[in-house]
Amino acid sequence: MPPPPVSPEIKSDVDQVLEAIIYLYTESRRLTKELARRADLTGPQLTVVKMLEQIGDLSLSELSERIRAQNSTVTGIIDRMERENLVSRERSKEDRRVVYIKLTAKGRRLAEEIPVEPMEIFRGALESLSASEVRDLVKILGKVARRVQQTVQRETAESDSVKG
Amino acid sequence: MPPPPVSPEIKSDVDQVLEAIIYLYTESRRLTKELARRADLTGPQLTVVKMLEQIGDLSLSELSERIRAQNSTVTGIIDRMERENLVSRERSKEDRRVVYIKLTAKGRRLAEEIPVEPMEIFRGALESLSASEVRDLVKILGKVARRVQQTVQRETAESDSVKG
DNA sequence: GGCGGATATTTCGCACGCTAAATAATGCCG
DNA sequence: CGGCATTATTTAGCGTGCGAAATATCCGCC
Repeated sequence: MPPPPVSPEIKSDVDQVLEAIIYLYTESRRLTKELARRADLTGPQLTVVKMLEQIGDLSLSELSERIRAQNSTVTGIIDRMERENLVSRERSKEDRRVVYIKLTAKGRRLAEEIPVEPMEIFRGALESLSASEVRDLVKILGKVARRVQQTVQRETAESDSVKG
Repeated sequence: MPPPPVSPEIKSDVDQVLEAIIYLYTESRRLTKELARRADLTGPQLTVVKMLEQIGDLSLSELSERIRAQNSTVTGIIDRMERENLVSRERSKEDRRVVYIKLTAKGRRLAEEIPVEPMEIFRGALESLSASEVRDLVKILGKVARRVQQTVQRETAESDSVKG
C-alpha cells in the first residue's frame, strides 16, 4: 500500500517526489503484469522466466535476492511454476541444501515468446529528456537512495543495540 | 514484484533510475510497516487510521481512491479493522449503497499515538540535497511520470479500440 | 566422529491486492 | 410506473509477500 498523498491541496517537495515514485513503481508493476498476462503468466512468473532465460539456472536464494523477495515467497512462486511445468527443481550435488531452478522447454519457449522488457515505456520517457536531465536524474535519485539507505542502516543498528 | 535488475554488470540509465525507484518505494513501504507494528497495526491499517484522523469519515470508495487500491481490497482491510474495533461501518442515509467508514475511539487513540509520517527519512534525504537539486528532481521526475502516463493512456486507448 | 552453530529451503499463518461476478440501491427515460 | 444502465459494495478465488518456526545440510572445531 502506497503511503497516502496526505495533503489535499499544496504538496510539498517530498510529497511530489514520493507521488511520482509511487506512480512510476505502480505503473512498472502494472506493465509487467499486463505483458505477462498475454502469455498466461503472472508478473513475478514473467520476471523469473526472463531472469532464468538471461542468466541461466539459479539457486532459490540467488533468485530471491535478484527479484528482491523473501525465500518463502519465491518458494511459492516456484511451486506454482513447477505445477505449470515452466521450471523444474534440481538438488545440487555439491551442497544438498541447495535447489537449482531450471527452465523447462515450455518455460524457455514462453520466455522467447515475450518481446522484451516492459521497461520500454520508461526508456521512451527517459529519452524524451535531455541528456543532462537524465544525468541529473540518475545522479540525484542515486544520492537520495544512498542517503535513505544510510539513515535506515543507522536506525537499524540503534534499534538492534536497544533490543539486544 | 519489482522488475528485475536485468544486466549483471553495466547498468543502463533506465535500469539505474528504476532501481532507485524500486528501492525508495520498497523502503517507504517498509518504514510504514515498521511504524505500524509498534501500534500493532499493519501498514495499510496505519495509512487508513491516519487518513480518517486527518480527513474525517470517508466512504469506502473515497478511501480506496485515496489509498490507491481496489474497493475489494479495502473491503478486506476494513473487515479486519472492524474486527479489531478500530473503525465502524455506517450506511449512508441519503444513498443507501454508500458505506461510511468512521474511526472508533480506540482507532482515534491509536492514530494520535503514532508520531507522524514515516516520511521523515525521505524528508531528511531530500534536505541533504541542494535547493537546485531538489528543484531539478521534482521537475524531472514529474516530467517522466507525465510522459509515462501519456504513453500508457495512448496504448490503453489503442488496445481498447482493438478489443472493441 | 560428533556436537553446535550457520546456511538453504520449506511450511505455516496471515494480510494484502487484484479481477470477475454477485448483490443492492439509484436514477433516468419512456 | 417499470425497466435498464449505472454506481457502491461485497464475495470468491487466486497469487503474491512477509515473518517465524521447522527441516535438512553443511562446516568447523574439539
